[in-house]
Parts: sequence; structure tokens; C-alpha cells
Amino acid sequence: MNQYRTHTCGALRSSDIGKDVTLSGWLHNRRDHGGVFFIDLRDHYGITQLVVQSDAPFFDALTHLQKENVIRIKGKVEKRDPETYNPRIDTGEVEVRIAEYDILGPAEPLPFAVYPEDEVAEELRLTYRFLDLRRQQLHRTIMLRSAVTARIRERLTAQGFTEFQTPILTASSPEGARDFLVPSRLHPGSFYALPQAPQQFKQLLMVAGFDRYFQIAPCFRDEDARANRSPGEFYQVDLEMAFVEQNDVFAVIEDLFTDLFATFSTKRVDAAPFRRIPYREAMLKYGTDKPDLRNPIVIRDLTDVFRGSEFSIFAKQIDTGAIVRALPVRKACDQPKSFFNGMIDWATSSEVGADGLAYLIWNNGEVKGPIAKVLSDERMAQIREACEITDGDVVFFVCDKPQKAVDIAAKVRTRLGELLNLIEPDCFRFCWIVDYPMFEADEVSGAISFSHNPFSMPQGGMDALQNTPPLDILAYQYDIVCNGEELSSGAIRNHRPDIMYKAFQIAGYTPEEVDAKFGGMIKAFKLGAPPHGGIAPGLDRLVMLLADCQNLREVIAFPMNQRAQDLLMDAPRPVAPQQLQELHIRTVVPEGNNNR
RNA sequence: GGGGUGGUAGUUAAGUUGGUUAUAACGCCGGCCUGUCACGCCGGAGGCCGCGGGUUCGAGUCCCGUCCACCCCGCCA
Repeated sequence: MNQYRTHTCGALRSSDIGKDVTLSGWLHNRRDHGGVFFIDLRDHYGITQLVVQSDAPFFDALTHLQKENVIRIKGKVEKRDPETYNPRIDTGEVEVRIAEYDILGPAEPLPFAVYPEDEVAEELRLTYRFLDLRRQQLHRTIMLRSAVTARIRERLTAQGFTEFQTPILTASSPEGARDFLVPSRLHPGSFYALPQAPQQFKQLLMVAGFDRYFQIAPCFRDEDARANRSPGEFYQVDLEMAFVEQNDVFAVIEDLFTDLFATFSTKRVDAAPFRRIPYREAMLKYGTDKPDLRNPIVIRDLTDVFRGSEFSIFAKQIDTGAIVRALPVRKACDQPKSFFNGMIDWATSSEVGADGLAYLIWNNGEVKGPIAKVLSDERMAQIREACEITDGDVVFFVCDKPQKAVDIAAKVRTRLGELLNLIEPDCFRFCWIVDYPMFEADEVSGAISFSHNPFSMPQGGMDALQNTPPLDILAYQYDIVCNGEELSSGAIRNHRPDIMYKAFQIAGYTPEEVDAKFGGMIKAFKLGAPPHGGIAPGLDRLVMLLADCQNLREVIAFPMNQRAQDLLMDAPRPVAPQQLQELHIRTVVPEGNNNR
């Protein structure tokens, strides 16, 4: 091929025996037996065993060469004895006898081993990310990400989507997350913002008549990190379609996800169409709008059963507005007392914040548990019926103010699923959460505000806005959830200025305020906008699921750490005073901060 | 901004109720070994125990402060 190699390190087979070859790569591993010396040579494609014996003139020098030096060797491909085949590498039936070698890229001692891939502090991995990326595990994940991205482009293009680029330097958006700002040199005191998402641009492309848009879009939000949320920047598979209803968007995503998960994972995947769960049903049954459907526990509301009951602790709380949520667990009656006590301790810890956790155990025709003797037979029968109890089942009860009870029940559901090993293994369970409420009331003031995206179309349109109590209005707003992980929100957009002004009016905005904040969009919508809608699944989270990673940084080649620093490039960092001057910027660093 | 966990050799960790010279594995350096593929064996070097202060005859260990990392809450329309 060229001066560096005739073959890659993953290429040689028995059919190449006898050939003179040139290989280049990293010195992956070495085994020195005194008279004979083995090298595993590694490149992107694989590993080839090299061998040299002590009669070679360069033997001594080569045996002192350390791992991760980049070398080139020339030699002859030889057959290995069958008993020395290495089935774990593709080239395991052959080896190359080194005739000559030279060092292409010398390596100083490493801060941590590329091989074997022992655990290393993440800070160190990030500081030397290029070494980390040499390791097989991360190397493969990044390759998977690339393959997934390519497949998405293929699949969406086949479905008639067109890929666009939208501006990176744009305007600060009035709502949502904190923006990253970029000072303008030409316009002193003014700033660009990096886009939190190309939301407005993609809608404008629909107004422009492009019909089906997509983009592997970089998004920037200046918010704090989580294990499944990068600080600063992340990527969305952003798409938008004109003249569509909700189900059209679902069909595109179901096709895409079914294909991606079948192609890149061996786990079982739900068949399309994915289950649709109305928001209110999800909040009741799972306590969250991102339910993990691998967990079989389904929550019930038993407020009415306990209202005015003999169990006065619950009855009194219900009288002051509390609700009761029940979590039936099948065949859990044999758990030891310590398990139930442990659940109570955990539930009442500050992490969860429950006042208590009641439970009943049905075992051999008897009902046991601290509250068993307090409740009448009649109520016990009602519980039994509501929770569809059969012998051996256990029910946990949470009683609290509505929002808190829902949250606690969700946590208890997750906890029980984990502790009792109820989570269905090796599968992806998808669902759409639909029928989000358009508005919500502030708990304290009662003020009406948008509960989600103000640009979603209300179900029922103008008529609903005019004639339905605001809190009862639903939106064409949806989320797709997989294994408890929110992959994306989307919506059929509100493309009608009249409906938009009305929706904003309900949320307390005057037309003037709407014009001031979203004038650009409104102007476009006044000049002939098609009905349209879309969605934007997070690429990083998608790859995370496919690669079975617990942390987003494992699917990003060059991630920032939790404090939004790039330890490899040393960003962010102070800049030269002259740069600030050109930008008309003066910094005021808080006292005690060393500016790093 | 708040809570949790952690910080000991290049790396990963152990270090007991405070008590002689702070351990081990891998890596590194030197030596031995002709068929390994986590090669094996012998020897050696390597430490601001995150940093600062305090208690004590004596601190890796106890106390206070501080810095750093990760996880969580807030935040993420």
C-alpha cells in the first residue's frame, strides 16, 4: 500500500502465509521469554502477533521497547502451530516474524495503561483522553456512535428527510435554559447566543416549504451536569415535518428506533407501534412521565378506600387533602422482616422524605403487617380487589399531599423493582407519553403558565382555548421514553398566530409581550405557515442505551467534566487582555475565585 | 447554591483501638527464561498519605477549615 503498511493489524489470515508484509501500529503488549520475544501490534483494525528470536541483531533493543510506542515492522507471515492459535483475535492463526523494525512515534512512560484496561480515575482519563480513546472499550463505543449516526442519516434520507445546517451563532432566547453567550466585536455590548436547539430555525424551514427537515444538531445549554446530561453541549437528532399529525411523527420515530435497536443491539425491543400512555395515566400508574416499563409494578390510587377508615393516620391526612397510592408487588410475601424495615427506613430518610410506609402481606390466607389488624374486613376486601391480590402478594402504601405522594410512590416503585430484582432484563421497553396538559397552575399563587412548550398546538385549537377551563386543555405534546430514560420531547406546533396570542393571553402575556419575545416567528406564521410538528431525540442518550453505558461521557469522544471543563484542552481559561479589549469586555471575578 | 461518597507510589487499592522503617498488585528499572498471548521467576527504585491549621509525647488514622473529583437535589421551556 504505502511505506507504512501493506496490511492492517487486523487483516492477516492463513491465506497470507509466506507473504512479506509491512505493518505499523502501537506496541500493545509484550512477552519476553529470553530466547524468543512476542509483540502484540495494535491498530484501529485489530491485533497481530509479532515474533523475533534472540539471533536477530536488534533483539536486545527491541525487548527493551515499551508499550504504546508506534513502530513499523517488516517481516514474513508465518503459520502458527495449531496448539498456539489464539482464537480471541482475528489474526490468531498466523504471526509475523520481524526482519526489521523502526520506531515511528516514540512513547514516554504513560500516566495509565492503555492495556490492560484497568479502572482509572475519570479525571485522569479526561486529561489524557487520546489514551483513553485508544482503549478498546471506549474506541468501540465511539465507533458505534459513528455507525449509529450514519444509519440515522441513511434511514431519514430514505424517508424523504433533508439534512440542513442552522446557525451556531444566533440570538439569545427569552425562555428555557441559560444561554451560552458570545460577545460581538462589531456591536459593542451585544451578544450572540449559542442555540439551545434549532427550534425556531427548523420551524422557519417548514414555513419555507422544505417539508421534511433533519439535522444531527449541536445544542448548547449552560446548566449543571448529570450522569445522563452533559454540561454545555449535546446532540439531538432534530427533525420536523410539514402537514403532519402526531401519528405521522410517531411512525417516523418508530421506524427509525426499531431499525436502530435491531441493528445495534441484541436486546429485545418492543415492536412498533409503541404503547401510548396519556400523561395523567402515567402519573397515576408510574408516578412519573418517564416510566420504566421493565418494572412490572403498577401503582393504584386507594384514597377512597382509606377515606374515613379505621386507620386514622391515613384518614386524617386524607381529610386535609392527602391521597393514598398503593404499590402491589406479586409474590413478595417471603421477604424477611428486615426487608420491610429497610424499606421504611429508606422511605423516611431525607433522600425520599416520606412520613412513613405502610404495607400488607397476604400469606397463606392471612393478612399480616403493622396495619393489618386496624382495617375492617370490608376495606381489606376493597384493597384486595383494587390491587388484584392473590395469595403471596404484598402491597405498599404511601399517603401524602398529591404531588409528594406521586413522587414518593415513583421512588418506591423503582426501589422495589431494583431490590426485588423485578426489572425485566435485556430488553428495551418503549412508550409514548401523550396528552400533556397545556397549562399548569402555580402551587402557591395559582397563576396559570405553560406546562411545557408554549409553541405546542392545544388539542381542540381555538375552540378549546375559548371554551375549556385552561387546566383541562391538553396539548399535542409528546415524549418518547425508553427504560425510564426520556429520549425526546416533541410536539405538533402551534402555527396559527391567533391561537398563539390566545394561548399566551391565558398564560398572562399581552400581544405586545408576545411580539417582543417571539416577533420573528409570529411574523413568519402570518405569511403562510403549514401545519407542522416534530421531535428531537437526544443522540447521546440513544447511543448510551445502545452501548449499555451508565454515563454520557462514555459515548462522547471529548466530553467535559462535571464542572464543564475540558481537561484536555484546558477550557475554559482566561484570555489575553487584548482579546477582551477588542470585545469591549471587562471581567469582574468574584473574590476568592482564582479565575480557573 | 445544597446533600452524599471519595482523595495514600506512575495506576488501582489496603492501612485495625492514634504507636517502631506506610503495605500489596500492576507499571517502571536491572537480571534469568526459546512458544507466549493477563507468560513465568529473582532483585531494585519509587510517597508533601490533596492542602492548611489544631489536639497529642506521637496523626495516613481524631478535630476544624479548605481544594479537587464523582453521584444526587436545585436547574435543564
